[in-house]
Amino acid sequence: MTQVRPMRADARRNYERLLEVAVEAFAEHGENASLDDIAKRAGVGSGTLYRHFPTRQALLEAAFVDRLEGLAAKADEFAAELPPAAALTEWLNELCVATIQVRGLKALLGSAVTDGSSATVTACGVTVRGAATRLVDAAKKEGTLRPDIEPIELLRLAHGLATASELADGQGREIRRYLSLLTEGLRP
Amino acid sequence: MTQVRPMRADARRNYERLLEVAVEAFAEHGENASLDDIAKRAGVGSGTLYRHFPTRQALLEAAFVDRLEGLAAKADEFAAELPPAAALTEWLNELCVATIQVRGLKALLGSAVTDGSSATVTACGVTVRGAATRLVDAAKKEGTLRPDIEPIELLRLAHGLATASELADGQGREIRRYLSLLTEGLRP
DNA sequence: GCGATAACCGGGGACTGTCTCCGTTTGGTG
DNA sequence: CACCAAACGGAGACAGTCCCCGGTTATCGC
Repeated sequence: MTQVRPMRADARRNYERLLEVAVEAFAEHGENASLDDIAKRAGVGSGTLYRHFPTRQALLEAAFVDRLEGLAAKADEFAAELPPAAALTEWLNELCVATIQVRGLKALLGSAVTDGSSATVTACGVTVRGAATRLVDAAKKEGTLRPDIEPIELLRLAHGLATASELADGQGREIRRYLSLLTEGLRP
Repeated sequence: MTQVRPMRADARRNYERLLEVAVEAFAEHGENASLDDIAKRAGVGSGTLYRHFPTRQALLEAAFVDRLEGLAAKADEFAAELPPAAALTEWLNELCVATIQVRGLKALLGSAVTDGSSATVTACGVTVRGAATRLVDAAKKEGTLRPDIEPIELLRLAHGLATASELADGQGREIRRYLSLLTEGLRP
């Protein structure tokens, strides 16, 4: 899937410069940062940006792969040092916090778990789903998670909880509370 | 709070025409329907639209008051004919369904339950919070709802669940399932 | 080294949308 | 029926997205 011929040196330079700038810009202005502005800040024409990243989605994805892989790694850390149920909720908490606090990430994670009907399973979707699946399977095996729950459902619910928490204070202080409501239910 | 002097006839005509068109437009294109286009379709200049409705939010709100009041009325119907816990979940279901299926409504409901720190409690926010409060109080009194849960929290969570369900299939078929996960918890 | 050429660059421009400003029109009142 | 405040409307400034294409340049075979 890599280039048959390696990227030309200038192309690679621009590609990387764009990515750097994009990370900054998304952090600064959220998912809707102006693309033309990113191009300008990177010192390239907008044509160059759109050639490397045909859609905002593509750029967003490229800009956040590192962070998503970090998140996936964290899943395995938690799995190693905590009992399965705790590892799962701890990771979901981490995921929700990142969703809210890392500007621009929410849109990406959202589209990573939308129905999409097979086709466009984005790269980051694979990463995050993989991590979720490992934790979910462990918790089910332990018997502390309903067996009818799919990893992807949990990711969607986490996205929903992050949204709810964002409505509350915009900072995610309510995440732990909402997460515990989900795990324990609303009954007294 | 009504006009000291009643609206001029042409102003009222335009106001109502704009509202009609806005309802259609939001239904058709979602919350981001073009405002200038709404003005054009209503046969008025964009200046007129922006004078009557200074922000998209204002227009959205005016266009959906009816539906929101319908939703609030439904809360009282459910309260009258079902036990409190059932009435609450049934209404939350209704709310989530509307959130997803009525295009444009989601944005409005979202901002109706955001923190906002007192100040801008929109009219529709009051309506929907009132309905929720009545149902929540009844369920708490009955002892089938954790007493530490605020109505507004439940509205936010419902918004989150709607978001999650939207990610799943875009149609809200998962709402009941997600709602039951919330009420019962994730444990087997 | 050195040309040929495919790959790449960049910015101008078409398009869509938002929102304001101000000259013009109009409804209602005395 | 004349006046004037209220309301109109649309041109235009601005911002964003995305494409296109003439010009440039890195790389490969020699």
